[in-house]
Amino acid sequence: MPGSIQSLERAAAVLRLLAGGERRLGLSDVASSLGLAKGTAHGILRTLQQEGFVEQEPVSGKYQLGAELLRLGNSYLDVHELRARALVWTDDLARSSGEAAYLGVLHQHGVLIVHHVFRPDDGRQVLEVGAMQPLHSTALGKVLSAFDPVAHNEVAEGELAALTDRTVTGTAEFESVLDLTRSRGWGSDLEETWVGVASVAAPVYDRRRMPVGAVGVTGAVERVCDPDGIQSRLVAAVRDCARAVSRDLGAGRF
Amino acid sequence: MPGSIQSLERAAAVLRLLAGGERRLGLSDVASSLGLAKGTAHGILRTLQQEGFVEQEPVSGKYQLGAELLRLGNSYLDVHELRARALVWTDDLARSSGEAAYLGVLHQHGVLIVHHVFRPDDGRQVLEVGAMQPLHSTALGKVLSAFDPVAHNEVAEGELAALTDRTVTGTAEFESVLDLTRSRGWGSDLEETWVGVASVAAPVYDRRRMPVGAVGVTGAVERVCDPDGIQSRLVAAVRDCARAVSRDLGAGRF
DNA sequence: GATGAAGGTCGACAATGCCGACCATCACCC
DNA sequence: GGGTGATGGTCGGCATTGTCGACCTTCATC
Repeated sequence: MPGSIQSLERAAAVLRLLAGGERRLGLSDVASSLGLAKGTAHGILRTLQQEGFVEQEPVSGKYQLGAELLRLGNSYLDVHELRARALVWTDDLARSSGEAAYLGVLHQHGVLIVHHVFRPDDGRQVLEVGAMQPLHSTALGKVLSAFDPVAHNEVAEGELAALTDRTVTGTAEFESVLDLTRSRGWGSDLEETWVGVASVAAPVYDRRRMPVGAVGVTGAVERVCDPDGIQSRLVAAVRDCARAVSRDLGAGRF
Repeated sequence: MPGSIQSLERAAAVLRLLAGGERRLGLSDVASSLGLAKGTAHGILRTLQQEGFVEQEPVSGKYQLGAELLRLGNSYLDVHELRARALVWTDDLARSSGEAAYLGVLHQHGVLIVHHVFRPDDGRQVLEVGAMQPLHSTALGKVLSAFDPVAHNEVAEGELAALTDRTVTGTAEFESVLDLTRSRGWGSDLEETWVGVASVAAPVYDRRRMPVGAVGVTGAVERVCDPDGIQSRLVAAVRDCARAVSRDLGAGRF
């Protein structure tokens, strides 16, 4: 791909570095991590700071991400059509299922949560919008991997890290899980990502019948499962919700 | 300020344009809006797209903000110390007051909401983290304008737009409101931003006793007010919360 | 099939941003 | 106290880099 703007690529790398690594990094850390001259790194950081993408702690001189990113990320949500259509349906899903509802899309090598409805019985819950989940172990991720070829590529290239002792880590076994997901039309996660937590998800299609995301519910395994696995009432609720959102996006009836 | 990187400034302008204006913009729109040659705008957009900051609708070729911004914005929240300290206290504030609690910081010409706890009685509520509020009409904004000199500058330079017929729009009158805010140590908004909505807020200080943000509650005027104005139990709850967060940040006792 | 406006490409030119040597400041410690 | 080795930050010469505007292709309209 010709003609990428070098300074922009580097600035993006700086932002990712600040997002991923330690909370705060000094100029020299940034420069050496990215293999840049100090002067170069400083110019990039100064400009990013001026634009609000990066903030500098006055006392220590360390750099961290800036508030403008939060504002822009929020604007992204405003524009997101899938999310807009799903708002009301995921609300219903959380209410009828009694569990937390999630809407996720493929982003890079994982699932990006773009909407999250708290479990109706309140209690302290952390909002996970903007967070990433693995493709190979969560219900949302498996659904995307099964139905979206791009996601399938991503998961095939990465490795299947064992997050709990129930995580599927063998390539062949994982493919058969995807086959099952495709054939029954929904995916599940039985303590494969977090111990004690299970989830169900189903795909959402756009007007061209392409998979564009997944909706699902997540909750404590004691509530979500019965002896045979995921409770069928939850499976039905999730699939209904996915169908409703797809219809709203113009995918027509199934 | 010497040596800002031109291409980065332009890329930031592109992102802001996409965030602020219409939902989706074409290449020519972007180029003409920013006074750039089409080729230049295309190079910037291509790189931003590659990095995930911008997405292109395949069918129409229009550009919109990308998912990476959401992810980075979320990372910003993770790093944000003030927010981390305030999480538990704002939770308590929402529970004890029965209203939605907010934590805001100064960003550019407004208040950026960095945390939002839903009103305990559920019901459909939209999360406002990442949204901006005006400095001159909201309780959070008035508190920041009163206690933070930088915010005061910002509000003095902008104009005091009338958002409802109770908004204070005169400079002298607004200054006396700020004086009142400073002298009593908290700010209020009685239907000055949204009709039927009132709010209270108090300042949060860091370990050097500098104001770094504001916490407050917002709700329907019928619930929040009594005949004399804001209910004093809410004022006390908000101020307690602000003191607690400040103490957590190391500001010491008052 | 002409027309206009869309997104996108290309190559020449020089403005631009990069590099590395250099400064200023601070903390630590002999 | 003055080395010493960090740190963040500055500056100017050089050539890499990004910019510009003409040009191409596609699509919708007339």
